[in-house]
Amino acid sequence: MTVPKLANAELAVMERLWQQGSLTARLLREQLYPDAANSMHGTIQRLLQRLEDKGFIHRDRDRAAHLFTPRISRDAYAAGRLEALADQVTGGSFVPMITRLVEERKLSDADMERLRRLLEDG
Amino acid sequence: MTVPKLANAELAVMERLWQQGSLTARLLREQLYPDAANSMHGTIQRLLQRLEDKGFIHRDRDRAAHLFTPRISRDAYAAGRLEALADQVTGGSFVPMITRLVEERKLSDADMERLRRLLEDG
DNA sequence: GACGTGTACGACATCATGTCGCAGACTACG
DNA sequence: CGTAGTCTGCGACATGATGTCGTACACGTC
Repeated sequence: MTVPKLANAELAVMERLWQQGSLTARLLREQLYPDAANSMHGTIQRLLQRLEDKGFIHRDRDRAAHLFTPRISRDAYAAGRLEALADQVTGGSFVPMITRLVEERKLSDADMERLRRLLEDG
Repeated sequence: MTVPKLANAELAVMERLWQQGSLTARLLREQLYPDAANSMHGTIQRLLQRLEDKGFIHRDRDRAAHLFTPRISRDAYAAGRLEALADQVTGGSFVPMITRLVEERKLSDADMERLRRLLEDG
C-alpha cells in the first residue's frame, strides 16, 4: 500500500496540520482536546509518533518543543487512498466508479464542468 | 456510512459472488480454502452472516443449502466507498482527488478518453 | 534542587476481524 | 428407527490496530 490508511484520531491531527501548516504537540492538544487533562499529552505524542512512522509528517527536532509539518497534502492523501481503493476493488481502474458517480448524479454541475475542463487540458 | 467497509476475507467472498452470481457456502469454501479442513465451514458461515448483516448479500433460505447472491454490484460498492472517502477527507468533493490523479498521470489515455465521453453525455 | 515543559514508550481497554468448535435441524440410507 | 453426512447458527478465542493513560527521563529556569 503506497499511502497507508489513517485512523480517525490520526486524521484529526492531520486536519489541523493541513489547515495550519505546522504545529507543536501542545497546540494540537489544545485544539483537539480543549477541555482535557494533561493525560492527553501522551495521546498526542503517540499519535504524532505513529504519523511519523507512517511517513505522514516531518518532525523538526531543532526546537525544544518539536514542530510537526505535513509531508503529504490532503489531496495527495485522498488520491492515494483512491488508488488503493481502485487496486483493491476494481483492479486498479478508476473509470467504473466514476461512471457510477455520474450515473447516480453524485457530481454537481459545477463538478462536471470542472472535470470536463480538466480532461480537455490533459 | 452508506456503504459499510468490507474486510479482506469478506471482500474475497464478494469477489466470488460478483464473478459467479450465486453460490452456496460449500462452493465458496471449496474455492476460497481449497485444501482446508472442515473447520473452514464455520468461517464461511460467519463471513456470510456478517455480509448479510451488512446488507451485502441476499440469503435464499428455500433450499437446504442456502444460496447467497450479491445485493450490491462491484461498481456500486466501489463508488460507495469512494463517496465515503470523499466525505471523510475532502469534504464530500471528488474533484480534488481526480485532479490529482490526472496531474500525476495515473489515468491512462484510454481512461481519459472514456471519462471525456462520459462527461459529454451528462 | 524544585518545577515546568517536553519527549519516549510501555501498558491497557476496546473493537473488528478471522478462525474454530459445537449444538441442533434436516436428509439419505441401511 | 438409527446412523452418518451436510448444513446453519452462534459462542468463543487469538490477533492486530487504535485510542488512552501513566510514567520515566531530558532540559531548561529560577
